[in-house]
Amino acid sequence: MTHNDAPGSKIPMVVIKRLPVYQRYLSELQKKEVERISSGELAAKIGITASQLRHDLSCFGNFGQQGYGYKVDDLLFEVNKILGLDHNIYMVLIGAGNLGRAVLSYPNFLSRGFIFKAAFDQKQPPVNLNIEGILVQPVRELESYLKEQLIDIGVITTPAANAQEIADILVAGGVRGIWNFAPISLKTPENVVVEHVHISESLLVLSYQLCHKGFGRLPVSY
Amino acid sequence: MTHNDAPGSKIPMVVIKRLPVYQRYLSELQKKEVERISSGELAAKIGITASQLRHDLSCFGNFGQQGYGYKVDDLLFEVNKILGLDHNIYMVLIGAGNLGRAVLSYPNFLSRGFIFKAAFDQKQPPVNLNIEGILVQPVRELESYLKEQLIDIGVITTPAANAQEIADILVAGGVRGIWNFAPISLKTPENVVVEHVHISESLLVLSYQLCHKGFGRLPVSY
DNA sequence: CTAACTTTGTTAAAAAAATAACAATCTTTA
DNA sequence: TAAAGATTGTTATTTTTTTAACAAAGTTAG
Repeated sequence: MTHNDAPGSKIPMVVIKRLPVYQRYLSELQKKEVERISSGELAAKIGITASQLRHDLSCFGNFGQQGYGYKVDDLLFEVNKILGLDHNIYMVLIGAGNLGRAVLSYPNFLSRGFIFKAAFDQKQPPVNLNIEGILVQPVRELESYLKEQLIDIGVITTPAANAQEIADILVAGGVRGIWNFAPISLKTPENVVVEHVHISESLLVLSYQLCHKGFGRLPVSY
Repeated sequence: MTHNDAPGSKIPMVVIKRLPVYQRYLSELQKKEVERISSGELAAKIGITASQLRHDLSCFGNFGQQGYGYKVDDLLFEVNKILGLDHNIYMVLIGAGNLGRAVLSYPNFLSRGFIFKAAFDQKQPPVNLNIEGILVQPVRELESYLKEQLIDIGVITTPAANAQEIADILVAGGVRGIWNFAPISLKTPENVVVEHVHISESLLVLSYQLCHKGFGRLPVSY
């Protein structure tokens, strides 16, 4: 047992970014009621090497059994715990346009412990406008709302022009993380974690690949 | 001049994934009418090393001038060309729900040459339903539409249950790339490029970081 | 025009990540 | 219960990626 959970120890970001992938495949297996899986089988499904999978997991602990593999339920439980999905995470969303509604109605949030407590929009929303069971309130209520409720993550789906202002309110209101869909870099204190979703980046990568096909093999090494 | 544009040469995927970032910052500079920039300045803005920026660019050519730096216009032009943004890319979207509408109305697509030619939805759309100037047609028209129009990329924003069926129609209709937002792995021939957008992955990374804050420093190395 | 700067592209070195190898040990089968 | 087989966790090796260093070449200022 040499896994890295000591204070100050560093887990590489490349490893952390693969955890959600493991979580997804394990959830699928659990849904199919598969009981056990070996690193070789799971890695093949994901499209990586068994070595990498075992190496990644060993950053966090020893979850397998020699000669047997991993119990799907147990490994998923552990991965969920690592990702912080073993307890509820409360969120608010600001910007109830198309994108905001899409995020609010994204499936599999609830089942993973992400709970939208409220949604806000700039325009005075129609009285009792409900999206996916969430009441949409005018954004001027956000500040006072955050004083009363403990919210972990603020989700910004407003136009870029309003995003910084919203971020400031969220930070002042005590959120610890911001999931930002607005195409603008937010300025926040160091203790607030921001994840910026750049949807179009993958479209440009797709464009690149289309553009550079046909030279024998793809000029891409993964 | 030793850059890599020979047939069969391989550009690392990590490099390709940074190109959209360069594109974005360069676009911003151009909008601000900045004429020239050095690798040091640009790298600082982006948050990488100058060395890495120059190294990445050198995969594709020599775009700078010693003692001067890069002309913003020229470098953006070159990066756009590398990404295939120097000509129009025609797209159709299937699934005109909240997510589909959000994608259709995403800003900066047109300016980069991405053009939605049509949108389709499972349900019989209201007569002449227009979203962002795009007529939404019933999805049974998709197959015949693709026979008449040359479409590069199909964008799937349907529920997971319909995604594979749509992908099959797109492939049969001759699209070369699929931008898939449905949470399901698509089976496609090798010559069709698929980019799968896993929106929630970055939320899980955010959750991880929130969960592991406070041990002195973040247990994350970037 | 010259000399002092600046900045690139490239090569070399260092660091990080992925893969391979294998002892340890658990499972399965007979 | 014992032997054969399977699979992990870990260490070693290889590969990839990042960073550093620097000669070459252009710029700027006087």
